[in-house]
Amino acid sequence: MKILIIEDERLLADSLCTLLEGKGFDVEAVYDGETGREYAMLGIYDLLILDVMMPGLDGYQVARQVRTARCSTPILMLTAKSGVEDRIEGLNAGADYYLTKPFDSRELLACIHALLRRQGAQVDEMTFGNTALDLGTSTLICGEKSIRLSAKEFDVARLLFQSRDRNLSKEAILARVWGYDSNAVENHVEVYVGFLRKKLTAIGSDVRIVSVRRLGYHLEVLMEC
Amino acid sequence: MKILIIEDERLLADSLCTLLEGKGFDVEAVYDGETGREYAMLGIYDLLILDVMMPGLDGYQVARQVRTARCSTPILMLTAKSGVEDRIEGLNAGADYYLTKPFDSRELLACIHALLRRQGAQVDEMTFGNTALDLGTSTLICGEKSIRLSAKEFDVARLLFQSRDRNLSKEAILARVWGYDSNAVENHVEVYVGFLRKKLTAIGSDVRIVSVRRLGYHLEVLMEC
DNA sequence: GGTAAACTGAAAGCAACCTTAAATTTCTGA
DNA sequence: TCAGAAATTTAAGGTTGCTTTCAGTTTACC
Repeated sequence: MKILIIEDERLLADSLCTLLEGKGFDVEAVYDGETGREYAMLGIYDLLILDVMMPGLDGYQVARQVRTARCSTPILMLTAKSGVEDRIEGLNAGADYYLTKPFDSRELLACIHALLRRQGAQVDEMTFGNTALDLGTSTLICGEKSIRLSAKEFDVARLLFQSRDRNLSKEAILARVWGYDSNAVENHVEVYVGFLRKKLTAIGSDVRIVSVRRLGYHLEVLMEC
Repeated sequence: MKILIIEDERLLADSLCTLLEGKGFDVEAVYDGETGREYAMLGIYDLLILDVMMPGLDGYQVARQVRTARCSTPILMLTAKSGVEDRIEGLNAGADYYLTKPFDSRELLACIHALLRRQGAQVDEMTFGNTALDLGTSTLICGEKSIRLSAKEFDVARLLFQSRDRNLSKEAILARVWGYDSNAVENHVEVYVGFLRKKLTAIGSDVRIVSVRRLGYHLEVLMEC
């Protein structure tokens, strides 16, 4: 998670860096609006923390220019200006959140998490080995390659990716995918596991669906020999 | 744009309704947390405005339960509680913005626009592949060519352009375009997807509406062979 | 080596989806 | 207000490809 801080007060910028780096973020700081705008437009950041009052290009202008350039990185605007007018101007300039100084560091972190959460809500996926199951597009993804799953294939895959390396019985899969009272038989599961295995190898995944006699299936990462 | 207000003070709820309806939003209000949670989970709203202090289920609990149910509708939390702790709790419960009463109506509108903007519901246009959906004129644009959409066609198109390559179930389209309590059937969606496909090819778009059996529809850019 | 479990491929069945066209409702301009 | 156009709904029939079935083969374990 890369965060860019645009803040001319070095002391505050530095303490923010320390705080966020301590929380595991990858942080960069710049100390004026011009530079901030240039960095922000690289589009490589997951979040911008932007001060309003800066010499030269101020925060509102930076936000407006970043948005005009169709860069949609979330912006957390941070400022001593606490007037309603200022907050409105900030939000309308393209900011996603307006936080007034002085602020509580826990509140800042909660804001950051809220913004990143929304950012990440776009793609919901489960990963195992080098492979991801995308819940939004119902596809298996491995590096460049990806392959779409049918509805039933997806249901089975989701159960397996949930259980990961823990065993999942055929009865459990039957009950949850076909329904407890359906007249589906265990061979259905076998056929669908076959489908999934084919698709996993097709995209070059290192994930294997291992069957354990009488106990069911679980995922494993293929070891190189 | 459908907004759900969850607020037990009827006076405030009603004045919010009036304000937002005046701005062209489609607003519904409910007056307790239980009902609010149920309505919110329908997943048919573009935004929730949620009061914290309510008898029974409070705003924090509603937010938490809605998020637990994997419902990602943006939440604007609105409350008289102004303490830092409260703001942190609200954000961590799943809110996207925390606004303290009393608030300026222009600030509220700025927040709403900021949240909807991030949601992907741009005010001007939404693009996918070589094609744009103009929200002002409700037309599909591809290079020189453009074609006008009817009201329902536009509603369906907007949902698809919002979801982009993520699956959108027919159920969800039905609920959000025809209303969850209408007696519309899935064939309506099929017919309208047919209309949109015809119009997309008519303007030479490289965007395809792909159907995934049992899971719904999503957009894809046609690959050259 | 025998047995039970698991796997595979091919073909049939069927639900989901698409298309079309006509009927109905809503909108629009004179 | 009314006629005509546009939009929406309804319904039937065609098509697709997911799902199921099943028989034959392979694998694992005793």
